[in-house]
Amino acid sequence: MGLTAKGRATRQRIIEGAAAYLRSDGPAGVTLDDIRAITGTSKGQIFHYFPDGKEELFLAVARHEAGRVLDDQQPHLGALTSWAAWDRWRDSVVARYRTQGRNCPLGALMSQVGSTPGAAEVISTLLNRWQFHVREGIEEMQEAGLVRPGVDPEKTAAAFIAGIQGGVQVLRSSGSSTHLEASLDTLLDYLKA
Amino acid sequence: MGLTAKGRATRQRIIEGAAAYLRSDGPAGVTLDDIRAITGTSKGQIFHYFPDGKEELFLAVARHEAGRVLDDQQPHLGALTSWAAWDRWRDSVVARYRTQGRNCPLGALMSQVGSTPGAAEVISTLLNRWQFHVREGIEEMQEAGLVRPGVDPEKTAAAFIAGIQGGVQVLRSSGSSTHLEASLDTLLDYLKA
DNA sequence: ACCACAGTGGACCGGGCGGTCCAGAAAGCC
DNA sequence: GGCTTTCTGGACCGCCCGGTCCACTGTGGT
Repeated sequence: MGLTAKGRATRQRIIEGAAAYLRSDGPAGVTLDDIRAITGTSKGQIFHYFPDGKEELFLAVARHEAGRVLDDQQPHLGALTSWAAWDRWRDSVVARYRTQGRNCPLGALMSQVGSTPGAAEVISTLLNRWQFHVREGIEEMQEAGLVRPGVDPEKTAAAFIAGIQGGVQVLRSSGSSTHLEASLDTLLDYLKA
Repeated sequence: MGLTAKGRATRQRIIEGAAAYLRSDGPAGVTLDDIRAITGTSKGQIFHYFPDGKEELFLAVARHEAGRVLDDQQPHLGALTSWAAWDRWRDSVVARYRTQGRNCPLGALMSQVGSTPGAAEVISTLLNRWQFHVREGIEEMQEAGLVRPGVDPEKTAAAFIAGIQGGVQVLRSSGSSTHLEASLDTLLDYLKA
């Protein structure tokens, strides 16, 4: 029922090993056997720690990766209180996805786990949090009088999220970050206008 | 070597049957057997018309679907010469993807065929054509003096493409079209400013 | 009428992979 | 030190699914 310290360590090793594997290359299909080999574990252990098998494991990895997405944008994302901060944030997003290149851990995960309710929940939680920070940033800029009042913070934040998502998607299939940058720059222009 | 009329008809039936199936529901995995059953054909025929098997067939279906994407936005997309036309275009995009809902034929296809060069080419061709039309529209509006000269047509068109892609992706996983609409509306605001 | 080749059906194969099972090795607990 | 519970290893199973093969049936050309 409960997990010992050793058990927790192993469980964590599996998750992080799988995450690292996903980040390294983008093999269309990741199998439990791959993960087993990479983490130096056995089938028995995988099903011991993730009784519901593949889906449960992948969801755990997805949650782990979802955390990284926002962490990688900190501290900029949490304090969008000046144009300089916005620019730094923009750069960190572009840099992050440019180094990630064609390998999108979350995307790979999602395309395998399919559209289960659990997967949708992980994605929507991430996107909500992300959008929340952007919206906060816009509101603060408005309060400081740096963004004209006509801008709808919620809607514009949603546009940012969509633009980033789409930009990353194009980056994944074409290898070029132009769309991601164009999207961010255009929306920043819109805010600054 | 050559195909008779009957042969061409069967080949087409396979492609269109598969496309219709993809459009109807979004079964994470589409198998050759599914397609065989739905199109009322046999394994022999599938491999007769698509010797390279699954990948060749899926790519053919993807090309077929990619054509539809732009067709569905016509005639609006081809003549973005007034604000009314832009608004109609916006509405047609939103309507199209709202009815499509969570089932993205192209997305499903791509997640299965993986990141082969062929798949990348289909996507980038589609996106290029799409972006071309948007850019043309912006340029025409600029020439007519309806959009301020400061706007970079290429970059803004790229932002539109990214925004739409991202909006559709959010729609696919959340079922809501708010992000797609927010993205289009914000960018339209940007143009009109 | 014949023949070559396109079209069709479906049995069959083999590998991959998620999942099961159980036996044995640690590790807590009294 | 014994007992229970957790942890670990890996053999094994069974299905799914892409792909092969071959025999049969049109069909069109001369």
